Amino acid sequence: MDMRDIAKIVGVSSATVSRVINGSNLVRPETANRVRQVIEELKFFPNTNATTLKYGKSGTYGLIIPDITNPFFPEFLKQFEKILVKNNQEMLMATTDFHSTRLQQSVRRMLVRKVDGVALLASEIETESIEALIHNRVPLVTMDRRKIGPGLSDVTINNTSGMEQAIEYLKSLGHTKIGYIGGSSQRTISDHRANAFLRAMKKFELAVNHDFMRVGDYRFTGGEAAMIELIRLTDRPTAILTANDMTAIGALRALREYGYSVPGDFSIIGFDDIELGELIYPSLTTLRLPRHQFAETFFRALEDAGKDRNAPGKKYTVGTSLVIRNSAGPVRPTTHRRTKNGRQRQPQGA
Amino acid sequence: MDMRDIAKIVGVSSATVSRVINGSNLVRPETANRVRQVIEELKFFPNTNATTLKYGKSGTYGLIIPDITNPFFPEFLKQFEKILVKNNQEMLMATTDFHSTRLQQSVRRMLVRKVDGVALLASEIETESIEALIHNRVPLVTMDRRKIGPGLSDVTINNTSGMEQAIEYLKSLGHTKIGYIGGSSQRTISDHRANAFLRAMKKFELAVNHDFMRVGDYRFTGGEAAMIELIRLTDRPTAILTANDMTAIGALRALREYGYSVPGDFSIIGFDDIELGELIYPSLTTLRLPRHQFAETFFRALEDAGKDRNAPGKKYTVGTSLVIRNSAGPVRPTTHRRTKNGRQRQPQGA
DNA sequence: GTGAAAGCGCTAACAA
DNA sequence: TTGTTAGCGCTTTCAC
Repeated sequence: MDMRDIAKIVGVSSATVSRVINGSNLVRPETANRVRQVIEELKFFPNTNATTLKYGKSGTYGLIIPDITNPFFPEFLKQFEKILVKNNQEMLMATTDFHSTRLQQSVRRMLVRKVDGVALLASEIETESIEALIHNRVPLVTMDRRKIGPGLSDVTINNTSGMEQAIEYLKSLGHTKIGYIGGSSQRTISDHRANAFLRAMKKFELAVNHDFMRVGDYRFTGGEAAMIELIRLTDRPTAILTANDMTAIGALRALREYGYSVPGDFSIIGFDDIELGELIYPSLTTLRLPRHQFAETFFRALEDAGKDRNAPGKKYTVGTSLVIRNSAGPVRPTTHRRTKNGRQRQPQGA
Repeated sequence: MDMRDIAKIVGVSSATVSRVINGSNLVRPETANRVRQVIEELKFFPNTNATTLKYGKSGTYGLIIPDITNPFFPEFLKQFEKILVKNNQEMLMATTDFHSTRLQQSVRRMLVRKVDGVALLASEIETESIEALIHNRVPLVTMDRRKIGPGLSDVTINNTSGMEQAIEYLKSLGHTKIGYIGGSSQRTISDHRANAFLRAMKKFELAVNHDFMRVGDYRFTGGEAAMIELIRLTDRPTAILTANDMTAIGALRALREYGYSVPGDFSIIGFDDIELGELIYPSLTTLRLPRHQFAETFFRALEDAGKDRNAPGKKYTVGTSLVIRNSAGPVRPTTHRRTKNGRQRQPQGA
């Protein structure tokens, strides 16, 4: 079933059918109505692949994400899909599970389908994997990678604002020994966040103890493991910031397992503000990365890049802000059950 | 850049290039190598839209889900994508947010892209929405809708086995007053599950109190609200089964808010076995719907239906089983602080 | 207002 | 073993 079939039935040419479908005003209303009626009756849907072929652009944007299991990504996806559908674009999704081979596979899938651009929310990017995109002039927009170039834009996350709010907040609660659980040490997003942490600590004149800086994997299990390392220290932080909420939630579980209370014994602050943070107990104090705005920015970046494929890449920025819930609270002196060198020892019964 | 460009450079015809790309053995190895080399150098990727156009099938399956925010679906998606990629198929995903207009929109997206089949995991299906698929002979596979027909298959969930295990387990723990929080009352999946619950209750000779049967919305908030209704009853159940894990997690939160302990005061059993169930406290006793097998079954159903579009639809079945964690425990007589008619009143200090 | 026809990139039947 | 060519369904220019 194609436009010619419709045309034959109505007694017009396929060109007229095409015009009707595309809302051209060059068709006599009666003709248009007859065409529409037959289309309706036969439940005809035009084949967009033909259009894609003709114009070389598919009306599809690719979305590559590392881990669909982390609620941040479904929440992003939901917003992104909504924006695309509103703009008559299609979405081609791929996940990488943090594997670079999977990333390359995903890029290939995007390339053979001739997507009009790719939003890459994976952090572990080797240049090799994305070369093919750049080479084929497919606009690429990355997440907080902070490198731009021809056909390569970036949505930079301004961690600084949120991180400063978080540190200031913790300081106001009496915390001075503040730790950080990052993503993998190799990854740029993780580095940017860790650096923002270090800068904020400096700004508020707090000493950084590198023993308090640990590495997770952006997942629950990584946060749990890193928190256990921190618990085992003799000198421990009283507050911990994390690279994302799943890491924070893992840390919370480690603390629960070891019999510590939050925020009584330790304060935990996450990053992302996934919905789950509101549902767990204690609810998660976190740095919010506004999801809709984030998705919107990616879309805008893709559109901009698509308009002129020779334009240089651009840098876009979204901010972060502190959302106060119940996983951070005032420091409690009795937290330090064991201390190094006998300093800071607290009375047992107080 | 197309096959002719490659062909020109190598000094062969585009047919030869096509043969090399598709692994035909009718090409002299040296020729093939030269072709491959140029493809590599130029980072050429063939345009699958042309192939799609030529063959009328796109190598793409559609996946329609109601709510990407419910972790069950990302977990399914992950498995499904993996299977598709392994089989050189593409995935076109759409979410409906439980709106029938969004469903119709999604179906349209599938139709214009000429997908080879659609896996529909949405429960709120009006026949109108899917008519276009059936009419256009696009194989459709639904989730536990239990209707089949030409071009319409179903992956039925055998709730019975799991439900019976759950009731038997609760009975062995001393529970006799067992409640159920379903999805929407209008939806078939919800009905199938509720019916399985009723049948299991009967099988184990437990009386059903219809006051204990409530309706949620498959989401956290629905479970929370329904649980609050149950808490407010003067005669209350001691154990509650739910239509899915998110509902159960909402119920857990309601209980925590009202100061009840789980499983001390109430036992809760979920359905799905999402990863989150292991992470929360108390960890969730639930009925497992094996995700990989489920995704695999959908894929098989789509493949089967695609082989012969005139074949009648088939029914596929996946089972469920009880996963025991910590949200269900023995009945505690003192739970019943207030009772109706003075029956079952418990001593205060016991 | 409407129609005829070319061409998007690929593949397979057929020819050589 | 390789090349030629028609055609998948659509849009759009040009002709009428």
